[in-house]
Amino acid sequence: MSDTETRDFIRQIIHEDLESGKHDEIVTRFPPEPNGYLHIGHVMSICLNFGVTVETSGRTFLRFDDTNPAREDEEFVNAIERDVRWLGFDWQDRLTHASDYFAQIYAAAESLIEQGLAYVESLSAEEMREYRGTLTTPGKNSPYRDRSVEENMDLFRRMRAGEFADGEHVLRAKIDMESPNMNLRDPALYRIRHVSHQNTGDTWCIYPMYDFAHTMSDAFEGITHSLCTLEFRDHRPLYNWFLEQLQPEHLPRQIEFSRLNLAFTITSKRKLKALIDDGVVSSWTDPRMPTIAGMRRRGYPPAALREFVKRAGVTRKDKLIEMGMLENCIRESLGDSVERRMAVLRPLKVVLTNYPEDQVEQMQGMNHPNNPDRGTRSLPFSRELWIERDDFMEDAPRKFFRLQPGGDVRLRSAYIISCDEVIKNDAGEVIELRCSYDPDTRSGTGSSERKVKGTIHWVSAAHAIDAEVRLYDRLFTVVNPNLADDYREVLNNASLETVQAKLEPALATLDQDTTVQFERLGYFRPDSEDDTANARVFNRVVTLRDSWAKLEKQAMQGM
RNA sequence: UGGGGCGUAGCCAAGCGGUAAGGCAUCGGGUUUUGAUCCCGUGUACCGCAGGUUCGAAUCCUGCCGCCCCAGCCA
Repeated sequence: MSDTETRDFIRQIIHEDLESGKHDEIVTRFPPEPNGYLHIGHVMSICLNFGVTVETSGRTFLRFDDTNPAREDEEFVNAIERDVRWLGFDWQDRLTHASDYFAQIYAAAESLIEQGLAYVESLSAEEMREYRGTLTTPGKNSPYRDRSVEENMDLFRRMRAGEFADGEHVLRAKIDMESPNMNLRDPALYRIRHVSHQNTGDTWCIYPMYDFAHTMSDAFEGITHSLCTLEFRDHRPLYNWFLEQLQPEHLPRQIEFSRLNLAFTITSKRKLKALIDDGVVSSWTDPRMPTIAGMRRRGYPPAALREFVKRAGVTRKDKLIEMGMLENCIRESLGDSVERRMAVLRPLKVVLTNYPEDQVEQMQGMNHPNNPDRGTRSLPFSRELWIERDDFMEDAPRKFFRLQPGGDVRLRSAYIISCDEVIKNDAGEVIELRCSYDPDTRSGTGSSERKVKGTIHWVSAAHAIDAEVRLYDRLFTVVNPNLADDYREVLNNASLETVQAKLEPALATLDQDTTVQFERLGYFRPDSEDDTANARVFNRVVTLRDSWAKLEKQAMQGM
């Protein structure tokens, strides 16, 4: 951390606790429920929880909050572990589950009953809701609230023994049905679920609720700072109530921070799942998904994600961060590190009429323009080439400095060419350009002082390899799709465009886990699921910044 | 209409009583065989509003306004 950086409020608290001697070591936890894939919002929590302990030589637990066997699955725990590791964090031997503590949590529940602080409720769920009152009217006590300790204990043990059906009874904390804080209106502690659990099998048929299980798990693990999102602020009095009543050896402190929302995306597991179920995206790992797995497949580097959440900061204010912020982090992290290649996404044929029919020259392309030490690669050059359709305009505006009839342009790492003739089909579409090249302008020879304003990329037609390239755009058309009543109404139907591209030959053997920049286009990476050696499939990670596109857009708006 | 949280430039965000850091975006300019990168420069932010305390307030007090969260036997 440099001098100019300041600590967020949570890190301030943590450092105060270390300096005051309140704690010798910081212990945190990342507690996902294994009922879906991790997304960009979780990246924030992961980086915070693991970040503060790498910074202070503390410890962080990866703890699965598996208290609801009805909706949790092994597929998700594997995905979560992979995602956290990929992001760059290590829990070492601290992989735990709330279910590891079921016996202790159960004992804590009996202790509450003994103290007269919990009772077995026999009202139905609907009745409980009626007794609970509303936001503005107090609730009223259940007729079962004053059962004796003995009766409660007996009933609870029989709940555990499996004598009752799902929903017949529930264990509740006895706090205050008139509390303005709904969480304190005798919250449920245990419910009956005759469902087998992925870790504990059929050992239990009663499962603890989140508030109880989470607080006790924090205490058992010796968590010093239990960091969670703002919607749990109202749960804190309950969290502290458990700690006060049960007096565990370690007393964790809950601190809340605001969630991170990304513009034009959703971060709700339920809605993300709907996208999959409705066939809008292919899976949790679809490169358009804001899931960690999706972003990994798309080609976002983990360091970029870490930098992104660092820039977003940790506060208590609602955030809706611009896509540009994330994209910029990705470009920054890829720009210096990744090699350049050439690829033509929407090919237009160019024939160099003054270039010998069967000649092939090997041009040398710099692997990185800002770093000559990274060497060069051979780029075969011949009479027929592919260039980008967008790099040619028949009626070009004055500021367009690519190719146009009668105009010239530099072919990157090769020659300057001039456009002599435009060939069209019967429909009037441009299908080929007849150009001539200037032999004195070969790249790197310095034999010509000739300068042109534009440089475009190209690929030799005879040497190009074919590939599928997938171009991604945002999934939604509105800045905050979370607000839409029905997400289907705000879907971007053009979030995926697939093109058949022409690639320079060196790309045929690119490692599947290597990202490259296609010059002038953006960063690309082989798709980890669909790419094969014989049929290459690339994903566009992110485009390059494009001030020409910006000018064009402004011109359009001015019209 | 109950309780809780939050309001500093387009988006984030420092600031913790002494007279508004920084990042991203924007807009200029320079370098450039990627309209990329890189390098310079660029913001009168009525610090949500209104009062008050103070020599002095974004920072303290009071009132108001706006946004978000809470009525699962979900987490």
